[in-house]
Amino acid sequence: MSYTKTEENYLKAIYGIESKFGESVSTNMLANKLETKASSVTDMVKKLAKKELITYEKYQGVSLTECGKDIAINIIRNHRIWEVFLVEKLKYKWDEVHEIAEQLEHIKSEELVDRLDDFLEHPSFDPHGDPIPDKKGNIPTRKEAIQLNELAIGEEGIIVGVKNTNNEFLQYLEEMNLTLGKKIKVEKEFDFDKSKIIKIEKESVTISKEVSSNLIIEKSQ
Amino acid sequence: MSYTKTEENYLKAIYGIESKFGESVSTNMLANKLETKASSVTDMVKKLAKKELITYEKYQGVSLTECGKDIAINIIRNHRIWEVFLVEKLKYKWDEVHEIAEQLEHIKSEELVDRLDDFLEHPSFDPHGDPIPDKKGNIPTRKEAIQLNELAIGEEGIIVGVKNTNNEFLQYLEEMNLTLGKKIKVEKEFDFDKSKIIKIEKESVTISKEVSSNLIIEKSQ
DNA sequence: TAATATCTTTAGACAAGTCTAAAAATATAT
DNA sequence: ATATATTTTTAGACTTGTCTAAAGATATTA
Repeated sequence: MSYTKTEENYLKAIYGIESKFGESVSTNMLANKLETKASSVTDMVKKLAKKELITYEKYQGVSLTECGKDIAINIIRNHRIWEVFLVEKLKYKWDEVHEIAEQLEHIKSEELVDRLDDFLEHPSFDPHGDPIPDKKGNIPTRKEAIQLNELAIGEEGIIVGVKNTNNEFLQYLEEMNLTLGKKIKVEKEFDFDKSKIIKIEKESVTISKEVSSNLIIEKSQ
Repeated sequence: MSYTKTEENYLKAIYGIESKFGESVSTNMLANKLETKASSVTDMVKKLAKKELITYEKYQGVSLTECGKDIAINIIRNHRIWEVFLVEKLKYKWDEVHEIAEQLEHIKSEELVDRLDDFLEHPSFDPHGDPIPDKKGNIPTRKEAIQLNELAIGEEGIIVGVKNTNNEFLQYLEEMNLTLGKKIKVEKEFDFDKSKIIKIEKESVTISKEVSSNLIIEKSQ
């Protein structure tokens, strides 16, 4: 069975909202995420429910069935593997690859992404630090990955991911040199606005609470 | 300006027929090539004419404008570069890549294929031996590429392409070991059906006129 | 050149996905 | 608990690309 790009995007969006806010995704949330109208969502949601990819009760929102979840995870797998390819092989910056991967993730071929995965030597995390599900849908975890704002003064860690993949945010990080794999140390914290001074490659920079709560850190030791 | 997958496929099909049979492509020929109905073709052809990608007069067939031709060539460029990637990097066989490349060729990104082209070190020919247009639409030529059936008895050459990219044909070639880059020599020809005996890697095989007229050979010396 | 065959276009319909506007259900506030 | 606001659904319409069936051109053949 094969699904349309649109169906796949709905499933992916539902999966994303579910894993952020728990089950039962509302029509409006979906409309928001997919940049469409609530009425369109209602239509599509009925269609997906008929195909048993989601459960749907009028006015009660939707949630993925096992089958729907498998499909969503697979699309995410495709997306992230393509992102690795674009960054590692085609030398894109990590903040340039999202839109292209949005297209590539829908290419219909059982084999293609598996071969790409071989070619890339089975990466576990994408260039944003997000985990890449394996073929069976298992999602790798990281030991002790926490948000930067949970790091106490004096503690160190390595940037391994970002929570917010918004383009402007990624460009800000690029600008500030806060890129994946960099080692950082918390030097000071200002109570009044929760901003922090951190050390990165011998330089000290100040970042807002907004920023520190969106950076994922792998704590050193 | 960006075009739909369907529009791009029509342009590509028109280009393909034009370069095989000359200008003025008939509705039926297009319907045939695109595996659709003549009435659908008429509809789409009107749309493309309105966008000035083709010229169209009722009952007189169509032909590409300069602009339409540029787009068609660009799609072909995309297709062939992706094929090189699939074969060289992902280790597909040359007869397995067509359908996937049909999808990949429509990915919308100015930059993507150029970067891929860099990554692949600017190949001039795809795995089927077809020339890859450059970014400006220039199509590389080969010196002395001829059809195998134009080769006289005793002459030698290297297989550099196929005219017919039909899947069954490609699989037949694979089976017979008549793959790209192989050196062959014409040993004998049977007048009554124009079949030939050729030598390839110390083996002698018989091929029909059908086959020898669809193999492109680069003549030795 | 008249009759027939083939090709092409038109007219009207359909499916997918979207939209607006209005109605129905649910949630919130006084 | 009633009024108000918000969310969700329905109804009907639009677009893209397709189709069938029938009508209109063009080509072929006698």
